[in-house]
Amino acid sequence: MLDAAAERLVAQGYTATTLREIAADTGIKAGSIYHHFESKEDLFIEVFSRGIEVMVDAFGDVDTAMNGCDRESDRLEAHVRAHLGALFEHGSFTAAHVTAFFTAPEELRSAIVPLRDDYEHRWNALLADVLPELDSARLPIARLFLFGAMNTTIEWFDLSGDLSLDGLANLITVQFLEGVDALNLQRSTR
Amino acid sequence: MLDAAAERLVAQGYTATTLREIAADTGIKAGSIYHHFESKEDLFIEVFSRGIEVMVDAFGDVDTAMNGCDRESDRLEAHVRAHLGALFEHGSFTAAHVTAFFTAPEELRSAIVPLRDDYEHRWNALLADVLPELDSARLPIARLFLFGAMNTTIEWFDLSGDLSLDGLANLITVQFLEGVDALNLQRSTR
DNA sequence: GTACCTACCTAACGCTTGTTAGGTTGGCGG
DNA sequence: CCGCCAACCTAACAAGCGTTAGGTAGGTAC
Repeated sequence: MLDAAAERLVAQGYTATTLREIAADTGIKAGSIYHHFESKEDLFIEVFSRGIEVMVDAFGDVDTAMNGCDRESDRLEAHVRAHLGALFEHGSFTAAHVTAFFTAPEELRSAIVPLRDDYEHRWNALLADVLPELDSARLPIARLFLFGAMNTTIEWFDLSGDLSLDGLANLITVQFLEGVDALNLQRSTR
Repeated sequence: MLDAAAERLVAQGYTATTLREIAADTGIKAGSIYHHFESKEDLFIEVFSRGIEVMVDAFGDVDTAMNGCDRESDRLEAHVRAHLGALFEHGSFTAAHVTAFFTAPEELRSAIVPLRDDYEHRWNALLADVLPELDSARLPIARLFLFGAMNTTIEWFDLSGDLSLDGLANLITVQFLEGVDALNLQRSTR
């Protein structure tokens, strides 16, 4: 049922998604939703929370898996891959943050923002590690650029296309680190 | 009245924006809107069209102003500046494309998509000029990266902050061309 | 001065929304 | 076998939505 809610949320936005739709997708009636959630807002808080959870878990997994990694750029690429994985391979929970977060009412958003801040903070720490030579004042901006590149992929990337998620992660990482000219030099991405 | 509609659209999304709100902002009553537009959809088609218009005009102005420019990176930066200008300095029409386009009903979107495609095509042509050495298959992806960086700025950039639009355009351009390492080397951005 | 048009208002329509009160069902614990 | 509780349904509610029919005020044309 949360899955159905997340999918509708991504496709239609908060206001346009009705409880009757979600109920129909789940195979129950609208009123029954209130046995599990206090309100529409409450339901979608859970959806957005799960979206963060997926991201944070993926981030943490890479952190431990890449513990003894010496090439910093590989570590970064693995995290980019994890973020893209959260976006495309774990339902629509994370995707909802990109497409529908700002369609949700203000009260809901302010309940989720702390969770988002926490995730962004992990990325700041990672980038400070990977890019020690970068002026720390520029670090949040660098992160925002990287987030922009990663998150807008949901508007155009096709999982069943020629480019794999691994390839996409590699492209984004190298473009981020070395600029657009380096795109040509990268290993064949498939 | 189109201004009010665009502003609400950016802040609340399509469905959550009501004709009664727009009417109140404009100083008239909801029913009177139908003297100027055939429907809610019709009104917002005009809003989105104007958003493209602003972008295309800004793009064209730079194209003519930068006619005899020899440094290709300066030409690119000027276009980035123009796009950011459309986003931040000409009302909410262009911003609506970033935050609210996917909250609009499918029929409306398909009426606007051709205009969007036209604008994207201009950017492809520009990038092919600026980056002749780039594999042409990678060109649309490079454009999407650049668009991602430019468009997500509406989620965090503050016109009244320390960073100017000129400075932001410079940061985005150099980061796009040379990678994140080059951010440090850029001229002081104020 | 009459006709007309633009720009608005009023009042309602049919419909959908989130939400709720009260009732039904089936399975599990004792 | 009885009681209980979670999981669901039914049916309605008030509020809000886009939309429309019909009316009104003021300016312009002739």
